[in-house]
Amino acid sequence: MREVAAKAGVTPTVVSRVLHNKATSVRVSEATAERVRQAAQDLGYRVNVMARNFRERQTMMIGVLHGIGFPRHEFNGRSRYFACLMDGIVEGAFDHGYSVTLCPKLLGGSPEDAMADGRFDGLIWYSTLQSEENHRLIKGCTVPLVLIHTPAATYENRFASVMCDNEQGIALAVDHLVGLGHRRIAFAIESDDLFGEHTVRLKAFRDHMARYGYRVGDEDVIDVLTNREGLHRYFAGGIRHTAILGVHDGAAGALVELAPEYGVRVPEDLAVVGFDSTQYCEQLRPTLTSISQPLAIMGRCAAEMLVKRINGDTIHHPQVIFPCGLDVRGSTTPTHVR
Amino acid sequence: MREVAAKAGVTPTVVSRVLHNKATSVRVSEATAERVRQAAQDLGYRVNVMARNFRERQTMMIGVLHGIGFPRHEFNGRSRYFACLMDGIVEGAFDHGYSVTLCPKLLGGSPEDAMADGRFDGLIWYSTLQSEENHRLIKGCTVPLVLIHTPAATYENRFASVMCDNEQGIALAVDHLVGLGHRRIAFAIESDDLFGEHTVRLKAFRDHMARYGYRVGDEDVIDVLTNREGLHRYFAGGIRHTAILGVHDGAAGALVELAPEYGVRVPEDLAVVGFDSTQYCEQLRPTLTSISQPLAIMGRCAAEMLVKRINGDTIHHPQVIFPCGLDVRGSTTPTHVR
DNA sequence: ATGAAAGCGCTAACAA
DNA sequence: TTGTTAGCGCTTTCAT
Repeated sequence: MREVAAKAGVTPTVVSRVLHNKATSVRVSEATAERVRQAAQDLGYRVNVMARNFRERQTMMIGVLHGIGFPRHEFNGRSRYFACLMDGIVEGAFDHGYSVTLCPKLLGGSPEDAMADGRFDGLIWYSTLQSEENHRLIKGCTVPLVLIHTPAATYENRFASVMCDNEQGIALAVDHLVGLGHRRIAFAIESDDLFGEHTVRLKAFRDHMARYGYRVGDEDVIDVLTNREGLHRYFAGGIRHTAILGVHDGAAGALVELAPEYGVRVPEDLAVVGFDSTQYCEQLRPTLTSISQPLAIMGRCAAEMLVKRINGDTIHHPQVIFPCGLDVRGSTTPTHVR
Repeated sequence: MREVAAKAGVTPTVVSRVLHNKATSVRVSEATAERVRQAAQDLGYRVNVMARNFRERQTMMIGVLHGIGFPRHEFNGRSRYFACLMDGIVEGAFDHGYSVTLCPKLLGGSPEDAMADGRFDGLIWYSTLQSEENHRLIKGCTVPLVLIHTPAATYENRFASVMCDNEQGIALAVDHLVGLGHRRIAFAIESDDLFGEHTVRLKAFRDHMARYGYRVGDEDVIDVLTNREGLHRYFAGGIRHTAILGVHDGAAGALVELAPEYGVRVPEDLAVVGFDSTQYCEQLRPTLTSISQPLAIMGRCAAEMLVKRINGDTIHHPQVIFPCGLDVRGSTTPTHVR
C-alpha cells in the first residue's frame, strides 16, 4: 500500500480512500484516483484482508458449530442432514457476502474460543444435545448467535432460533397412517438418544393419537436402542402393531432393514414412517415414507437472521418455525411396479 | 490483554508468553505464569485471533476454490461429488488444525483476491474447466496451492496435484463389459462439456478398445449433449451397440433414464457404465454400474499435501494418482431379486 | 482535496 | 526472568 502511494505520489490514506471506501463520497479528485488505481494495478496490489479485519473488528465470516459431544457431521454421511443444512446456510451467507467456515476446534475441542475471540462475526449453532456444557457455552457466547433445533425461549430469547414444527409433522404422519386404516400404531425411540426434539416428537405422537381416541401405552413405545437390540427383541416377540412411526429416519430405517429377517413384510405387515426425509429414505427397499423438514430453507433462514443480528437490524420474529411435509414412499403404500 | 497484565502485575509480553507461547521454553517463572493464568481466567480473557493472524501472517485457514465459470457446487446435489471431496478435505485439514472456509467471492466473483490477500494460508483448487481466465488465476497465485483433477505438469510442477487414474478406470470398465460378452461398445460424451479429464477418458477408451482389437469409429462416440438432444437422436435412430460407457455418471444416467421411453431395456438390451460412482447411481433403476474415484481420500490427500507445502516441507511426489475402482450395479448385470 | 498521526492487539527482538 | 520498544497494514479522525 505504501508502495502504491509512493508510486502515485500520494499518501496511504488516499490509496485507502480510493480503493476501499465504497461509494461513500470518496472526496478525492478523479485525476488522483485514476493515478492511484493505475499504480495499484501496475504493482499488482491486493489489500491485506487480515489487516483490514483486524482493524475493522469485522471478519465477514460466520462459523457453524454443533457443540461438544457429537462426532463431526459428514457431508456425505448416510443422512443428508448436514449437507442439506449447510447448503442452505452457505446460500444465505453468500447472498450477504459472508464466508462460512468449518473449524476444527469447534467440533469437539474448544468452541468457547470461537464464540468470543473475534474470529467470527456470528455463529450458527445446531444441536439437539442439551448437555450442561453446551448450555454453558451458549450462555457465554459474546457474538450474535442463531440456534437451530432449540427454542429461543431456552435462553430467554437472547438468540434467534429456527425450528421445524415437530407437532404438526407428527400429526401429518399419524393422519396418513390412520387414513390408511391403521389403528395399532407404535412409536420407535432410542432411549439412549432421547433429547430435545425427540422427546417433543414422542409427546406429539401421544397427543395426536389421543385426539383420535387411541391410547398410547408403554407397549406402544418401542425402544429400538441405538444398537438395535431393543428392535430385535420387539421383532422376536412378534409384531403387535400394523404401523410404526420412527423418531427419526435412522430408527425407522432400522425397522425396514431388519423386518425381512423376521419374515415381516413392509408395508403389507407393517407400515413404517420416518422423520427427516433424508436421502437415506430413497436407498431403503422399500423406500421410506418420512416427514420432511425443509432443512435447506431452515439453514438459509438461520443465516439470514444471523446477518440481520450482526447488522443490528431488528428481527421481528426471533423464533421461526417451519412446517413439515410428508414424503410418501414405499414403506406405507404397496408397491405396484418397481 | 493489557488488563490481564495489569491485574497480574506484569507486562503484556509476559502474558503473551504464558498464554500463547506453546511449549517453546517459556522462560517465565511458574509463580508468575500462574498469576497470569489466574488473572486471565478471572477476566475471562480470550486472545483476539484476528490480531494474532494479522501479526503472524498466518491464518490457519485454507480455502477451497473451483474457479470461475461454474455454478456453486452443492453438498446435497444430485451427485455427491462435492460432499465426498469436502469430507476428505475437511478431515485432512482438521487433523492439522486448519479450518476450511467456503467463501462467496471465490465462487464466481473474484478469486484472485483470495489467492493473494492473506486470507488463506493455502488453497485447494478443483476444476476440470480449463478456461483461459482460470489459467491466469492459478498462474498468479501467491499462496501454496494444490490442484485436484489437473496434472501438475500443466503448471510446470509449481503446484502439487491429486488425480485419479482415468486410463486405468476406463480400462476397468471396458474389461468388465468385454468380459460380459459385449463387443459393440460406445462411449457417450457431452461435446459441450468436453474438457480436461473428459477428453482423457475418451482417449483412454479408444486406446483400450484398440488393445482388444476393436476399432472405435465416429459412430461409436455418442454425443448426448448436456441437454440430452443428441441422446434422443441416438435412441430414435435405433441402438447400434450393446453397451455404452458414459464420460461421467450424468451422461450414463441419462441413458438409463431415457432408455424406457424408447423401449430399450437396461441391461438386457443395453449395458451402461458411468464414471464417478456418485450416489446418483444408487437412485437410478436399474442402479448404475460405475467407475469410482476415491474422492474423500483424494480430498484428504490434497489437504495433507497443502499443509506440507504451507509448512515448507518437501513433497516427494507432487503428483499423486489414485487408482479407480469399479462398482458393479444393476445396469450391467441382470437383476434377480430387487 | 489531501496529509499527518494514532492506534487496533499482538509478538519478537533486544535490553536490562 | 522480565520489560521496553517497535511494527505488522490498514482506516480514521483531525488538521491543513
